[in-house]
Amino acid sequence: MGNQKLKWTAEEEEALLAGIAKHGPGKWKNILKDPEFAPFLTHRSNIDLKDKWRNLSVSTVAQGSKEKVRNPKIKAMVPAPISGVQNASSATPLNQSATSDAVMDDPSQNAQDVIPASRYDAMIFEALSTIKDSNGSDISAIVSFIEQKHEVPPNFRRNLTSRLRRLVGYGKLEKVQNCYKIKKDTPLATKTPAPKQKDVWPRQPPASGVVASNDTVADAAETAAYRVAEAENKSFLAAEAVKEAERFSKLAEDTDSILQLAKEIYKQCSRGEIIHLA
DNA sequence: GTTAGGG
DNA sequence: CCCTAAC
Repeated sequence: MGNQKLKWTAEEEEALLAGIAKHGPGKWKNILKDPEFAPFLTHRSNIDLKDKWRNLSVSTVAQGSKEKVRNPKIKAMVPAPISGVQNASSATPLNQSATSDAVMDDPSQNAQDVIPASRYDAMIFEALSTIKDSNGSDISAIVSFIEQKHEVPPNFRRNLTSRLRRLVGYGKLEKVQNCYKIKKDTPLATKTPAPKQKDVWPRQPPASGVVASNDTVADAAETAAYRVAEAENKSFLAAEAVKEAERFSKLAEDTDSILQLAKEIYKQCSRGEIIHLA
């Protein structure tokens, strides 16, 4: 019969971490009931959340014997789950490397990336939840918050910018003026999140290989991702979109997040799974 | 009805 | 992931 071994996707993992950051560990039912994370965890039970959290915790700190080639940046970053629920103000440090996710990956190239895939989203939500500003927080505030908490890559600000744009596009975040805030009203109609509105792709031609600006590049790659979402099961379209995104990425400097996103999508498509970008 | 732990 | 005991 159908295998129930559903692999945890990056979105689910991110939702779980964000949920723990908001409600605290052990409040699985609350996380599951929260409209903010519910659309991501529709196929997961509170038991599943607990199990996943346990697995993450163990895989993060274990490795006492084999010591595989991991990131040199692991260090000792409070890998153990915190017992006792801290207030949101205390901001429980959740440092789980999402490395356990990507394993098979694409056979094309790179097997050493394994960068903090989408752990940024959890940080963003954590920051916004903690700051709790009426008008939201601007980029600098968010960067500062995360900066003093985790180590930040040099391109982190640009990375964060695209990520914020993406989250806004999906309706998870709301942008007012230059500030971002969590949108408590989740646009989940019934069972289909489908936050993608009209979706207008400018269809930017590669032309002579010169792009207008970095922002345009990011946007183009972003629209490529949307195309993939639209195509859903069609892997060939996904591959096309990935290739296009890759082309653009090479020209831009903030390659990181877009590439990661595209690869994630490609991975899911290759397995013939439905992708819900939400 | 939920959560934590063992299988 | 499923089952079971404890809360």
